[in-house]
Amino acid sequence: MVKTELSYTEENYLKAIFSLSRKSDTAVSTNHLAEKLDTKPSSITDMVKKLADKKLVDYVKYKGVLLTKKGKLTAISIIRNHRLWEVFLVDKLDFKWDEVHDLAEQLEHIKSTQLIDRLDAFLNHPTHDPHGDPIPDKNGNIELRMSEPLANAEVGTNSIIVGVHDSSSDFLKFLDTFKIKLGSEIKVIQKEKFDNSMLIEIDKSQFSISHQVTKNLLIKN
Amino acid sequence: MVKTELSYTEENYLKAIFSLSRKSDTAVSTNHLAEKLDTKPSSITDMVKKLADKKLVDYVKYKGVLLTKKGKLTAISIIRNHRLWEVFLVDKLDFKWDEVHDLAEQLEHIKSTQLIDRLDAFLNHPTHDPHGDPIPDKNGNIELRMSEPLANAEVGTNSIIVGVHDSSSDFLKFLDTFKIKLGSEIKVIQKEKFDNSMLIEIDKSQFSISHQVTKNLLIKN
DNA sequence: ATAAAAATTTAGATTAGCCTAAATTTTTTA
DNA sequence: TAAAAAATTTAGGCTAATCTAAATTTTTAT
Repeated sequence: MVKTELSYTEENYLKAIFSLSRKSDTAVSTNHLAEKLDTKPSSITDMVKKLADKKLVDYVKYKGVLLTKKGKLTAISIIRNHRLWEVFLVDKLDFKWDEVHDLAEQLEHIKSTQLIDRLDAFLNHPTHDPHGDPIPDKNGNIELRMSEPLANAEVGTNSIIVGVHDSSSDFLKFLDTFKIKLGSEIKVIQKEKFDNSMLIEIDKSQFSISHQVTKNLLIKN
Repeated sequence: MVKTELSYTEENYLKAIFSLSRKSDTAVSTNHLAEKLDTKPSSITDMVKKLADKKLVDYVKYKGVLLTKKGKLTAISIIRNHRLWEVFLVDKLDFKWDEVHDLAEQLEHIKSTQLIDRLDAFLNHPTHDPHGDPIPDKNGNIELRMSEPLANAEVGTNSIIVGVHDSSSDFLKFLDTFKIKLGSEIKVIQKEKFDNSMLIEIDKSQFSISHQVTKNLLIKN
């Protein structure tokens, strides 16, 4: 096994392919990747060929790309780095949950398994990052979440907020202003047919949230 | 003032120029830089021109290069990052002092003054890194060390070890095996004329160390 | 003070990652 | 199912950072 040092760019491609194939569970298209990575489709084609040479992806011309076992393990390891650094930033350096993504995006590429293992221990082996996303273990095992969007919940159900689908700073700040946090108990009081908004109750106070919001809040019963 | 995002490479050039000009206090030569950065002189010429365009260095063809005020502040800020990360790695993640250099070399390039300020606070505003090197403050002020090489000490003097000149892993491991640490009290018992070795006493035990070692141990009285 | 040696710069390539424009393949639609 | 539209790839270029080889300048040594 050749220990191939990957560039930041290559690592970001693997992460993007991982996240897109996770969602659709089929080969990832060039255009889709281009959009995700904010580059042109032709650039994707170039890089994907390179990753295929390195046995990190399986690529069939015009058909799309999928991670190999090796590529998947690499992607998961970067995600592990990212999420552990996010925990560090929030728990130890007092960053807010909407401030850590871009920093973790840089830190995730620091190369040293020893560093990550020690960071993991220092943080007491956290299982989830500040947004509720599961942290893969060092062997690449990752919890498959049993959560679902709040949008799916029936009227009258009580659930716990366990994650967010959208980790954008704007969305997280919105949740902050309504005191919506991971772990909060949330009850569906009413669902509006015409715009799919919901009347919900958190901490004894009721208010209405849009479909855009309910789609991006993840709950567990 | 244009906020110029520098590449890792550019940052490393600035650090190298800073460290070489600190030692000699004159313009840094192309060959000298090439050796330090392990590249060819022609590459140095190219990059130095680029840094000059960005007003980070003053460069006169065939005469060498010096940092401008702006370049010096940038270099010092990277050194601050480096040394704070080293403290983190040793104090919080239990790395040994000979293991942290390469990791800090990666971490120092993470871009965020907020991150560094918070790391600084988390570490309780340390003044020196694990090798005894002073940590610049956020304004770029850096302690000028009053230390000198042990090699200069007279027979009979008692001093405290406050730093190392050479932070290579091999040298630091050597010091570990002889239980030589920062803060240790060291007494010069004897100096050998023919090879400049010294007989010294630390913690009541006496042994001899070579000139190579005494040159690289920094002391204060 | 000039010739030889050393240091430095210039010229011309190379690689990674990206781009635009044109060509090709696949998918959609009528 | 064939023409139009969409997706994808190819071809050819660009920039950053490096290299080698050749040219130039500075320094050293006689």
